[in-house]
Amino acid sequence: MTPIVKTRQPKNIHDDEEVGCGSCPVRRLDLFAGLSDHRAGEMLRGIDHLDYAARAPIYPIGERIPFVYVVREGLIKLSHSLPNGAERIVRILEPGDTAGLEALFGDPYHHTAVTLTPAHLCRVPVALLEQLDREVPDFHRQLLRQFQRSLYQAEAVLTNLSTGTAHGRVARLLLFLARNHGTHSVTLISREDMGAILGITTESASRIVAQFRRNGALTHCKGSVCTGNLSRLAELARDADANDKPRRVSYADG
Amino acid sequence: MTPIVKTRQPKNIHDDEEVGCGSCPVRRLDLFAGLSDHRAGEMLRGIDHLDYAARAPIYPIGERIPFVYVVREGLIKLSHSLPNGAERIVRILEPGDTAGLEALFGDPYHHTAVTLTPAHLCRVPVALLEQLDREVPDFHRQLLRQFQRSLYQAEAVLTNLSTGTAHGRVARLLLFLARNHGTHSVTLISREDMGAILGITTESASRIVAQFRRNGALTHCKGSVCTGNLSRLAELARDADANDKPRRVSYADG
DNA sequence: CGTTAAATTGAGATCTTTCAACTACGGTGG
DNA sequence: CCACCGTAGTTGAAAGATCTCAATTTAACG
Repeated sequence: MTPIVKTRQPKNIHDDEEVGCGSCPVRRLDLFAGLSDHRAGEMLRGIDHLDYAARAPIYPIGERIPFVYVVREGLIKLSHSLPNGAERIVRILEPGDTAGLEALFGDPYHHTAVTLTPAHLCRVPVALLEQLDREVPDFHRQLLRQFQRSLYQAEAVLTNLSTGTAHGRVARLLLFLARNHGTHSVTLISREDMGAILGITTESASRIVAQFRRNGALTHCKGSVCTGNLSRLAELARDADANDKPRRVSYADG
Repeated sequence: MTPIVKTRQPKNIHDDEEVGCGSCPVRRLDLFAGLSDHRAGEMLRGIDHLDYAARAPIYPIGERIPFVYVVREGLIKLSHSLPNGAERIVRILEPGDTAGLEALFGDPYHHTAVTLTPAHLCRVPVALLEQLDREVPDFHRQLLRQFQRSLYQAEAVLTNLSTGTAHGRVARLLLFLARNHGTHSVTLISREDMGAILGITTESASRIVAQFRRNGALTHCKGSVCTGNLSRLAELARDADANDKPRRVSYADG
């Protein structure tokens, strides 16, 4: 894939090469839709383009800076920390999603944002968004859409990833990761992150992934990349039962 | 409290008495903030005021009608139904919240909305909101706020009500119900609804409520209204352990 | 005062966590 | 190039939590 600069501190590639938002794959889908190319070019100068390694912090909860982030590449986790010190991931952002929209209201960030994979983000000043809001007729509809999108994602975490048995949750997470990938190949995230998303322990996540590997739901694992048997995973996602236990032959229904 | 008309079908009290939004307690907080009283009065004619009994349906998932609902009184549940037929509540709306904002985009409703308690709602035509959007300068900021509010609530369900032990979840739900009530008194919802919010079974919800009653976290229950020992509940919400088990005296730390 | 739905309770089955030990991997320094 | 180290991942076994299924009990309502 795209070569990613592996730094803990995000690298601002703005000056490096011309990676303006004109070429931004998410542009037409997102906040900057409806802007003429020229005017866009002008305004987009205020935007920083940042490259992050996997597991790199983007912002901590409580920070109050006037920036909204747009995900261009990679996966981002937004999490709360629980009173007992554990972490609970409340959303996973994909390309096209936005993080830190609360900055629009001058609120401090309500989550801690950290990359799950190497990622590329655009950091957009709130002032710029306000300007767009004034100049682009339909702009605030875009913002509403972004909020709605966030809302659906949060609800999806609840219904898909925090409901049902641990097996089912893991299967649904893997399907999400596969969908995100676009193919049968599934890029696994750390067991710890899985646990934090699914509301289960790291050990349980590990056990279940191992089990899926043994029973063929995941195959050909090289590093953190596996081939997913999507139909099998879908079945597990529904059922979360009929798994690899050597099914005892029942005399009753045989 | 306010006398509530107990009907399955919502009662439109628009013609009954003059319950215009001028007297609406949520008005200044919500969608209609910033509107002059006069202009408001004009526009608000399109709004229907509906009274619902407890457990009354407001709209089903998938329905596509151009209305947004504003909660004036009572609690509303927004739920998805799971593949196995079970219900998962994804949000609980309080007075001041809005339901069905997706109608703004012409989308079908993404949840099934049902009252948890007797409730009073305003049903606002989308066309009216669009008009407000054009006429009231700061209106779309109100809309953004509503979305953000929804987002926080969804995340709160995740971190407060779908995380930790079943005891902790129930305790946090009771605190929410108490907070909503404004006093020490807690109006319980059905065990089934508790289960659907907390991601536990009805039986578990019942057992835990009964246990809380026995150990004094809830007292003086009359019907579904109890007095909550808020500090005890808060402790249970944190801990979800040190409960009514006759605590064995430990020689070690005695 | 029946009738029905909701709430409660019990007991065993099942799932998940806990705690601890162990393995695999990637990088680092010699 | 290899030994060493630390982190992440894996696994086992027992404890604990929750669910399931079934039986009661209670409450609500006509």
